[in-house]
Amino acid sequence: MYLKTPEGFSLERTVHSHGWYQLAPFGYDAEKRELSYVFQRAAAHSSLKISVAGYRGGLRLKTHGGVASRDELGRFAELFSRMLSLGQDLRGFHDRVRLDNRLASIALRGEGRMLRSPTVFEDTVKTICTTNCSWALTKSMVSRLVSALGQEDGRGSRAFPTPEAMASADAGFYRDEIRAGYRSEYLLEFAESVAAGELHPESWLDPSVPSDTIRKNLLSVKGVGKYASESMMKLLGRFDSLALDSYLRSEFYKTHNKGRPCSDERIEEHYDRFGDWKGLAIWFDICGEDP
DNA sequence: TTCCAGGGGTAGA
DNA sequence: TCTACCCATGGA
Repeated sequence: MYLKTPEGFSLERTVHSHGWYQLAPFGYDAEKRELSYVFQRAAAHSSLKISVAGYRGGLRLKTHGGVASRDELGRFAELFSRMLSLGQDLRGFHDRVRLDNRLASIALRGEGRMLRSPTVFEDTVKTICTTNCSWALTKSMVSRLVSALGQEDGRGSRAFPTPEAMASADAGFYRDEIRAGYRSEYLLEFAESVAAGELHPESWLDPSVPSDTIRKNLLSVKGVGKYASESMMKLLGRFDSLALDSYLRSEFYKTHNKGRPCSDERIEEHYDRFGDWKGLAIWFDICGEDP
């Protein structure tokens, strides 16, 4: 199965757009430049690892340890298209950065696509797991979540757990097994409301829904505050906020302020000129230099 | 031991 | 709206 990519697309740069590729069930082989992901299959109790790598100007999908019908492969290709933001129209972003001395190369290279999970549910869970802890702890929480509740593929790899699987556990499980600390009840509550059909995260991808409505929905999730909601907005293709966290702040200090701390207002001012694309500009300005 | 990580909820002003 | 305080975890 072959996946066509837009002009200037780079799998490597998209994979390294942020840290998501380090979180299970993603995998990245830097030597082969191959991104893999373990998908939950439509059939119950089944999962399958699929990888993508560059091939003749596009991407080629490969199955690992299983067989998929052409229809199912087509579905995985659609999901990869979403995960690699292939459908994102970046013309407005490139127009903005083209005139900027420091960022003009982003437009030349066609950069600006962020790696996402196949579901908004998964991105939200992972984002909650990034709050107020080290990146190492985020990785281990997500890894334990996948190991404990994800569907195994028959070769030891596991998919990301479904909302139903996550809702079937209790808060004690999240505390004792996942080691999610005070986030335990937030994770359970979110999974329960999605599994019960009270919350529809996938609808947040709908471009016709106003940003304010989506932001309000995100902030209604316990465990999602200013940073997490803004970060999620980026993963939903809306880049009009910076989603400042300790990582972006420290990178900004190093890159633009001689290593000295400054106020968030100063950082906001710096990226104001990128308008509705500022959230993307900051990522590719201070994090996207050397994949 | 304290501090801090890719913060957020809550109460009180 | 702003502030103080609390929240689990794990590495430095």
